Amino acid sequence: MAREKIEIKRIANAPARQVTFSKRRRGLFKKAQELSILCEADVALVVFSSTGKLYDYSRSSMKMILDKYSLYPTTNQNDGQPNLEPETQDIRRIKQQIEEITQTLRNMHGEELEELSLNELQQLEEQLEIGLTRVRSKKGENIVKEINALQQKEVCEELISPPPY
Amino acid sequence: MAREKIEIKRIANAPARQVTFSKRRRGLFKKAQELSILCEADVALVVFSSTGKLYDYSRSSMKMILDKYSLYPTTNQNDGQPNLEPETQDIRRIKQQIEEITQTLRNMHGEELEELSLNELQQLEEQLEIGLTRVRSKKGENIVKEINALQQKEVCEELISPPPY
DNA sequence: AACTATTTATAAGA
DNA sequence: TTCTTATAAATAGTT
Repeated sequence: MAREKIEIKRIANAPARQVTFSKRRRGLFKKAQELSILCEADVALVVFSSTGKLYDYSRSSMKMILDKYSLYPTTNQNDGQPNLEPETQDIRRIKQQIEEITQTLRNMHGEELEELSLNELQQLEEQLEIGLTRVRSKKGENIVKEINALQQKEVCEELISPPPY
Repeated sequence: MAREKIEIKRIANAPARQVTFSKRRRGLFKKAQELSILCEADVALVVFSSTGKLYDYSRSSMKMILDKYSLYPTTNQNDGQPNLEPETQDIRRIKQQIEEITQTLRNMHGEELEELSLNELQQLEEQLEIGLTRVRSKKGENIVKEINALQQKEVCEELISPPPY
C-alpha cells in the first residue's frame, strides 16, 4: 500500500518479510485496539511470528486468560508437582521421545554430527519442522478455544447480573 | 480517517457505532489475513460485538503441514540397501527416535492432542526448536563446507586448464 | 449500500 | 531499527 502495490502472498526475501511483519503487526494491533474502543467490542488478537515469537492484545477480561498462560517460555520442568492434566499414552510417548532426542542432541559433539550428509540433515529438519508446526498450530487453537470458553461463560453471567456498562 | 478525523473513544450514537463496527471489523480481518499470508505468521483474531455476536479468524498451518508431508514421505525405511554413509550410534538413535515421533504424530488425531495443556505444548515446542536449530546450524556449516570444497577444486582445475569464461 | 474527501497505513529507499 | 515520502488502502460522513 505504498510506493508500489504488492500482491498478497508470502514474501520470499526473509529480511524484507521481517520488516513487513514488524510494520504490519503494529498496524494490525493499533486497528484492533481502535475497534475495541470505538465500538465497545471485545477483541483478542494473537500473533505468532514465523520464528515463534508471540504477540498479543486483548481487551477486558480476555486479558486474564492470555496472562494466565504466560506469554513466555516457561521451560518449567517437573518440579515434583503432579501433573493435573490427564495424558493419553500417545502424548506421554511423544514427550518421552522428544526428551530423549533433545538429550542426545545436546550431548553430541560436532564430529559426530559431521557424519550426516546434507540430505540427511534436510530430512531431520523437515521432520522436526513438521512436529514443531503441528505443536504451534495446536497452541494457537487452544488459546482461541480458551477465549471462546471464557466468553461463553461471560454471556451466561450477564444473563444473571449485567455488568456495569 | 476520512471526511473528518475522529477521536478514538466510544462512539456514543448506537447506530453509528454499529456501522463503524461493520466497516472496521472487515478491515481488521482483512489485515489479519494479509499479515498471516505475507509473513507466514500464525494469526488468531476473535471479536465479539457489543451485542455478543462472534467473529473470528485463525490461520492454521495444518494444511501446509499435510501437504509438505505428502511431498516428503521421507520415512525411508531400510530397503535392504546398505547405507553408504557411516553412522555413529548416536546418529542412528536420533534418526530412529525422530522416525517414531513422526509416526506417532501422523497417527494422532485432534482429540488426543486436545489433552495437552498450553504449557505442555510450549514445552514440546521448545524441545523441538532446540533440535531444529541445532540441525539447521549444522546444515549451514555443511553447505559452506561443500562450497569451499567445490571452490578449492575449481581453483585447482583452473591451474591445469582455465575455463572458457 | 455506495460514494468520495480525507486520513491512515505502508513499500521502498535512505 | 528508524525516518522519509510517494502511493495504496481504509474509512467518516454523506447520499
